[in-house]
Amino acid sequence: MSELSERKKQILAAVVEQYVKTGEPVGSKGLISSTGMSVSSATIRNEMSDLAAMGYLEQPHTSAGRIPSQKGYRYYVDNLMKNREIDEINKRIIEAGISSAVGDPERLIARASEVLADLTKCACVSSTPGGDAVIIRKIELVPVGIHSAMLVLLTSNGILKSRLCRLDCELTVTICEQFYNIVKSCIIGKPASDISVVSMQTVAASVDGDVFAMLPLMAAVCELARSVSDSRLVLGGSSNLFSHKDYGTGAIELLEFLNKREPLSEVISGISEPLNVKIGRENLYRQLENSSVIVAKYSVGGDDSGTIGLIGPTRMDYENIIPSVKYLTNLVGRLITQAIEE
Amino acid sequence: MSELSERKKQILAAVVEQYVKTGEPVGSKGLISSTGMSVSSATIRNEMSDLAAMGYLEQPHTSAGRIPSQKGYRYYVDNLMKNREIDEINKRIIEAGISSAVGDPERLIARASEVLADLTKCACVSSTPGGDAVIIRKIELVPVGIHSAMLVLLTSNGILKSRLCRLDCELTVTICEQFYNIVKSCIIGKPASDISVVSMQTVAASVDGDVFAMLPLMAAVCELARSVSDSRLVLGGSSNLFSHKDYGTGAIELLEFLNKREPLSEVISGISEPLNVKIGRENLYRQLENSSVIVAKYSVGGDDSGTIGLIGPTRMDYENIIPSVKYLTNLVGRLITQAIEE
DNA sequence: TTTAGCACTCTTTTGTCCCGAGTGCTAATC
DNA sequence: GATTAGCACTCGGGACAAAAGAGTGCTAAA
Repeated sequence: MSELSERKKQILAAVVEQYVKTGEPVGSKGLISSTGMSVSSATIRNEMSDLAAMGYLEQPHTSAGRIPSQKGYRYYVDNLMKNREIDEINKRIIEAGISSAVGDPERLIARASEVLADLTKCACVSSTPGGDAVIIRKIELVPVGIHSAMLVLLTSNGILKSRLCRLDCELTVTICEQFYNIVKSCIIGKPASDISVVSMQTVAASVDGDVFAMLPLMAAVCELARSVSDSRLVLGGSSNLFSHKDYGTGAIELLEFLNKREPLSEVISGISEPLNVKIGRENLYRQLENSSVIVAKYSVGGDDSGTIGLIGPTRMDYENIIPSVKYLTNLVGRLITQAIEE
Repeated sequence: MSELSERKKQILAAVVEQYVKTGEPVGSKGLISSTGMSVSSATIRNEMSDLAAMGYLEQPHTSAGRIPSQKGYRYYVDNLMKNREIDEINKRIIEAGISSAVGDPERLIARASEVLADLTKCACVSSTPGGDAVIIRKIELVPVGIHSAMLVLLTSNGILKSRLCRLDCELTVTICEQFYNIVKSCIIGKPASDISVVSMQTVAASVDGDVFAMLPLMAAVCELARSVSDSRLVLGGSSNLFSHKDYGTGAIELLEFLNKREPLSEVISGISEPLNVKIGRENLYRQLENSSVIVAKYSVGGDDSGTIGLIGPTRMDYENIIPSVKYLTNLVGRLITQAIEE
């Protein structure tokens, strides 16, 4: 695979780096002045011409400089990138950014997404920990008035959801007890995705008690359970996309794409390596043809649990961004592991 | 003030409405064909010329049609708009959109903002109920493991905040009791904005008990209290701004402005009427010179409590948007009042 | 194998011209 | 006195051409 001569590699790397920095196609002369190579522009031209023929570079038009092709980016990411450690400054920024949310997994992921998006000027899509098999761990009902109560639901992965609930009739001690009975026997320990209004009703029907009174509570529990599964995806910094001139008006289309949940979850799931880079048309979706997606997994207590994904223009600063993503996912995994252990 | 002849009013209204609809400057002929007025284009030209001289219309350049000036929009909004009732369809959309969040004030505001933003294609900024005098009503501490607990905080305005909290040492019954004692004597009934780490520490110091063990809990309570005051602003649908060609690339700048919290809260606060329309440079901020801001207050239990604000291009469909905002604020006020009454 | 030199290509910019839309004015009409 | 028809005028935008600039590809020499 490594059929490229040393000098070709050096040139390819230089083209990628300069193009990433300036956004302008890079020409033979410009390349010399930026790298300080001691050959003439004609030599560079020959080499670049070779690289173009091999498919690593391409030309917007005859009389322009060269820009990396997708294959070129790919080769760069796989073989040429140096500096695989995170920058000390970025490290600090990340740590400071998430410090306020360390104890709470859901908020941690939200903060992490924002910080990473800010840092990289990309959009960040993350999934909260737990996969599809999130289990309901605890439910609390706290009366706060004659007709209303707060409901709190905690899952095995440390996600906490709460809401107020208003009853049509008075909230008596009896009703509370009945509620807890039902919860204990039919909800605790079940996967969140299994809780539906229908399943609840059949449960309620089979139990003695004031089914009618409890209906709003049951509905609220379902809604909380649903929000656990639904809100697994967190999208941060999507407005950053507008700051890249690469997208032009395409940014709007991309934003619309990101606001659809289903394809997005496909984008950041289903990777096998701990960190995966998909460049341009390597992505399954046409809407991402000018974007690169960097996805990394974090693990909680040793098991893969969720992912953090970055979406930005193909022309992104892989060299700095990849280590940041790597660092953040490790950190997040560690912190969540810590937060949910007993 | 009403120095305009009937025909001038009719023309001004027609210009505003047609320009709002098409985005193109409207000329004398086009105006005739769209209104069906039975005068010649020359007459219209004379009238439009007058209106321009009076400052109600302006010309992008000599040989273009007329567009409303800010003064023209103002006159239109104050005097010419008909149809001050909400459209039945919009009513349905709003009701359906917020139905899932009716019982929970915070989520209700969030949904309301999104629905309104969607409906109007504007950005929506709302404040959660309660003003600055939100009082802590209830705090619950529920152990979920040896070292961790969930903390739930409820305020007088029905805002519920919860998070996980991890302790450095074991969470004993004694610690729970001490915690509740402190909470009961020093936190419940206090304004959320008064709770700070410092005040907590002085409290803790004056109380017998394991101050060190309780520190994480206290910090978490502070953080929750702070998040009650901090997250009072909800911003929805900001990406809608990109769909208006009026803004062009200015949309990016506007978006950046909206992402700053402080000026934004000034924009939607400090109005005296129940519904206020600020057009273009009537706004205090330069960044809003091409935007109009519609702000309406909702009241909970008879008191002004929060506001819902819409931000969109000056060329917006005031005639439909204003009634929608009015309707939504009333509805939200009613629903929150209902949700937090005992 | 590298390099200097030069013709060539293609984009971008600038300038010019022309067309169309719409106005403003004047004189005629109701 | 208000309205209208007619017409000259203005200005922006598109089409087209020429010039400038950047960079290549090729050839021939080192």
